Amino acid sequence: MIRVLVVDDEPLIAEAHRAYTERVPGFVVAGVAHTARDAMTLLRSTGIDLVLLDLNLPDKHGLEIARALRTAGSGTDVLAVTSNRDIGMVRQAVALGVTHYLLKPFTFAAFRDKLDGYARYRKQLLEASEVAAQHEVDRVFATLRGTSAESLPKGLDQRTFDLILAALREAAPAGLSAAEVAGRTGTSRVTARRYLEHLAEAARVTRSPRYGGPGRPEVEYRPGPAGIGSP
Amino acid sequence: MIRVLVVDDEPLIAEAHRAYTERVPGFVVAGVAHTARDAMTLLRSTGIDLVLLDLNLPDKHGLEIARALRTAGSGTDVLAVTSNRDIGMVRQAVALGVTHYLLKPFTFAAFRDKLDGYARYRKQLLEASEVAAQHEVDRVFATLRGTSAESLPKGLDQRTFDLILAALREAAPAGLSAAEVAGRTGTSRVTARRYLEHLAEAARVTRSPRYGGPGRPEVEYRPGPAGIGSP
DNA sequence: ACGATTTCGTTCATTCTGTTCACCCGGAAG
DNA sequence: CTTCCGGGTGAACAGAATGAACGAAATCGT
Repeated sequence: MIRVLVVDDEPLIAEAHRAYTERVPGFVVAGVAHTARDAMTLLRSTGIDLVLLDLNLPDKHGLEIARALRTAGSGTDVLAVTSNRDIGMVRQAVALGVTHYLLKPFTFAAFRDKLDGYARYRKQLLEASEVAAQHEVDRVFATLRGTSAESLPKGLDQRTFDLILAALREAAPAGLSAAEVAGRTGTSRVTARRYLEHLAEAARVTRSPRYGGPGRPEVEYRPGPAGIGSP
Repeated sequence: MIRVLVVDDEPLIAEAHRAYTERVPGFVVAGVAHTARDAMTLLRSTGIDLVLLDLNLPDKHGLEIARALRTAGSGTDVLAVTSNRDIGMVRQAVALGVTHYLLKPFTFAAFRDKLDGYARYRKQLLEASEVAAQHEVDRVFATLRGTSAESLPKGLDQRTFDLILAALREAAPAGLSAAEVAGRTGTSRVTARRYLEHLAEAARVTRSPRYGGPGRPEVEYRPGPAGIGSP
C-alpha cells in the first residue's frame, strides 16, 4: 500500500481528492491537510510515500513544502496539483523532484493514470536493487515521464488492445512471443507485435530474448513490472 | 547556448567530459570543478544552466550539491553521472529533481543523447509561457524520457548485450570463459563469444588465457579498464 | 617430438524480426 | 450513388541474430 497525504486548502476539494485516491487500488490516504503548516507536521510525524500537493495554499506556496522535503532529505514523492498554468511553475516543480503534475480540473481517469504511473515507477525501484545497464535507468525514467495509458496512440484499437492484453495475462506467468500471441488471438503477427511493442514502450510488459534452437531468437513478452492498469 | 559546469574529481575524466560537451552543438562549458566545494563556489558566482555532476566526490556526495541547489531555490538543472549502480541512488536523484542520469562508462553517442534530450526539454519551457491543457504538461514530462540510442554494430542485439554484460559483472572480480558465460545466460558459446569479443574490441573487458588442464587453454574475459569514466 | 585432448574461431543454414505497402472497411463529402 | 479519405490490418520481403558443425590451434602428458 502506498501511503498518501492529501493537501488542499479547500475542504471540499480535499475530500474529493481523498475519495478519488481511495478508489485507486494500492493506495491509501494516510492524512489530509488544509495548510502548509499542517502538511509539514503530518509529513514529519507519519510515514508518507506520496503527497498530493495543491500548490496554492493560504500560508505558503506548495513548492515550498517540496523544497523543505528535499532540504530534509526526505524520500517522499510529490504529485503536484494546481490550476496555475504558468510553465515556469512546471519547470520549478521538475527541478524540485516533483514526479507527476496534474492540472485542475481533472477527471477521475486522468487522476488514476497519474497514480498508476507513480505506482509503476515505484514498483520498478523496489523490485530491483541494482541496475546493470544504462537502458534500465532509461526505462525507469520512461515510466516516470511516460504519457498516460488513457488514450491509445493512432493506429491502435482499444478492442484489439484488450484482446492482446488478455491473451498475455492468460498465459502468465509464462511469456509469449509475438507469433504465439498472434496464434491465440487470431490476429497476424504484425498486429500482435504492434500492440506488444506499445505495451513494452509503456513499461507494462518486459521483453527478453528466448534462445535455444537454431535461428534467430524469439522475443518473449511477459506481463511486466506492474499489473496495474486497465483490465 | 546552454552553459554547463563539469564536475568530476578525476582531472582526466573531467577533461574528457569537457571535450565531449564542447562537441555537442548548443552547449558550452562555463567551468570545471574537481570538488564539491569548488563546484558550489562556481555555481554561486556564474550563471550555470546545467551541471554535469559526478556523484562520487572527495569532500561530499554529489547529491548534496543537488540538494543545496534546491534549498537555495536555484533553477540550475542536474545531469547525474555515476558508476554507482544502486537503484536507490536513482530514486534519490529523481526526488532531488535530477532530470537525466548517465551510467559510467558511456560512449559519446549516449552522452550526446542525454544532452540533446535536455536541450529539447529546455526549449519547450522557453518557447511557451503557459500551458493550456494537461496533455501539454504531459508532453513536457515525456520529453524528459531520455532514450539513449547507443547503437551496436549490425548483428548484435541490445538485450543480448545487456545480458552478457550483466553475467560478466555478476561474476566479477572473477573472469569467465565464453562457454561459462554461455551457460549462465542461456545463449550458445558462439553467441556469447561474439559479444565478448565486441566488448574486448571496445576495451571494456580484458582477455587473458587460462591454463591448467589438458587441451587448448580457455580465454578468460573479465570486466576491465573501461572507456570514459571507469569507477 | 608426437599424439591426445580440449577449446578456439569461422562458416553457413535456419528461423524469426522489423518494415513496407497494398488492401479493406466505414464514414464523410460531393 | 459514387468517390474520397483515413485508420486499422496482414502478406510479403529483406536481412538480422543465433547455433550446429567443423577444421585449426594450443596445451599437456608421455
